[in-house]
Amino acid sequence: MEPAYPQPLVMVDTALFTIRDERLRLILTRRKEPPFEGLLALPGGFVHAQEDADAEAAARRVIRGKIGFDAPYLEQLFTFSGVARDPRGWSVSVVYYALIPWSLLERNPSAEAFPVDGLPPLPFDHQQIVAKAVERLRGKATYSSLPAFLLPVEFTMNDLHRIYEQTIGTRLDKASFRHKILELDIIEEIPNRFRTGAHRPAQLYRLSSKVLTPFERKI
Amino acid sequence: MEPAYPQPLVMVDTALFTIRDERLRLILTRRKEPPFEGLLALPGGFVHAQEDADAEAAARRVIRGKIGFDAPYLEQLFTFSGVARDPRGWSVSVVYYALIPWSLLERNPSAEAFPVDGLPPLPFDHQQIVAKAVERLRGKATYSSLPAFLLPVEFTMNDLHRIYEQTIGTRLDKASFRHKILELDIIEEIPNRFRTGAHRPAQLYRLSSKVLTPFERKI
DNA sequence: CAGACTTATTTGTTTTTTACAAATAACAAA
DNA sequence: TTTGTTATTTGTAAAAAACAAATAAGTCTG
Repeated sequence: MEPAYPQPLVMVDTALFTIRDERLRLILTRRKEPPFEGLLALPGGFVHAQEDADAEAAARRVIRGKIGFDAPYLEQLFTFSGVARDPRGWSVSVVYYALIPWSLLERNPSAEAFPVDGLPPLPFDHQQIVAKAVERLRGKATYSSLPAFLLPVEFTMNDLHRIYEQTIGTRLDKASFRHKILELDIIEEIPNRFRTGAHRPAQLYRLSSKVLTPFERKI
Repeated sequence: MEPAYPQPLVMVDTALFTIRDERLRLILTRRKEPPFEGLLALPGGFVHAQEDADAEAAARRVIRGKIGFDAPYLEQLFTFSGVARDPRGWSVSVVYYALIPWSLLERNPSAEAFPVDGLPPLPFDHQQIVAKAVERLRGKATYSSLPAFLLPVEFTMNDLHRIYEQTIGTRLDKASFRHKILELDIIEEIPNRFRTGAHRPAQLYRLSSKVLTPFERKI
């Protein structure tokens, strides 16, 4: 009882988030092949039965090819499908989004990061994909440890506070934020480690060892 | 630059939730064809380029075929893929979940609803799909109007309260629940309509006219 | 028809959380 | 030593939630 119907092209696309200069950004890549050769677009590729166990493995392969390593946080976003989204015809794209600290990217010249609120025009339905990815990230940021995955392993309370404000897009009370985040036990002090500057040194923190995967509770 | 690779089978599966006898249930269908002919499974089918604009349209088609009308609430859940999930080979399944009041189903003899915590063994990776669907539903129930879509258009505050408790799985304070739900403005009184019984009549409510799509704020 | 009974709805109080405002701490540079 | 600047803590007010119980509105029973 095999279907006699033609099957669509199956691909993956990725929305790779990072934060640089206090702004939430996406990594775009310049397309080397038609269609839309030369344009900036989300990194993506076909799912290959030989190389990939599944769509997530394909996404990881695409990301490794782009930035050279695995993303600290990766999650399936949504699957886009239809005949109109790709000029080559009927297609299905399983889209993943990932969070990557800028510190891991800055020495990679192929990783160009564009502010999410000032992206160039994007081909295919990538505009729509980006909108959905940003919406998901903002939504989850409110009640999880997700934003912490945009930071390097060591960070101060203020770093974390700013990252949350940027991804959520609203102001958060300093004292309350501190309270809640510590209560949730998602981060821990690094003993005797401080960031020094021209001012009072700031305690350095890291993600709590139990929290490898994001914590879903209200921030 | 067409890919020379074989493309997988692309299908949709659906997790159709309802509540009957105070229990959260899923609609299963008996498979009429191999593989797993005769077994109970999630309703599903292939995505057909000719009939469906996209995967969501295919899901709606499957649901209409199963229950005879569109589901009041439909959302994409997740896409499952791989070579092992279907004995026919490499496949991709875009899974949707839907919420349907039992009152719309009870006269449909083909709609058999099984409690989610007492399902028969399911073929393919449907066990895994169900787990993810339940998780999503429970997660969203906490901070949205989702559970209201499991009720008929007219319901009492107690109906709603019970539905929330059942989908979330925890006890909720009656007074607080009432407060919050009314504050959120997702439901409205139906003037002069009450459910009468052997006791004090209960005010009837309906989803607020603005809320056609679920409201995402903390309950 | 007067309770008794049962469910609906409201009220009050306590506890917890959050917001807002300000004080204190720790350092570097002047 | 004083000033500047950021980090961290503290205190108080306001809001939300949990808990407990009273009141309301009907039906049913004797």
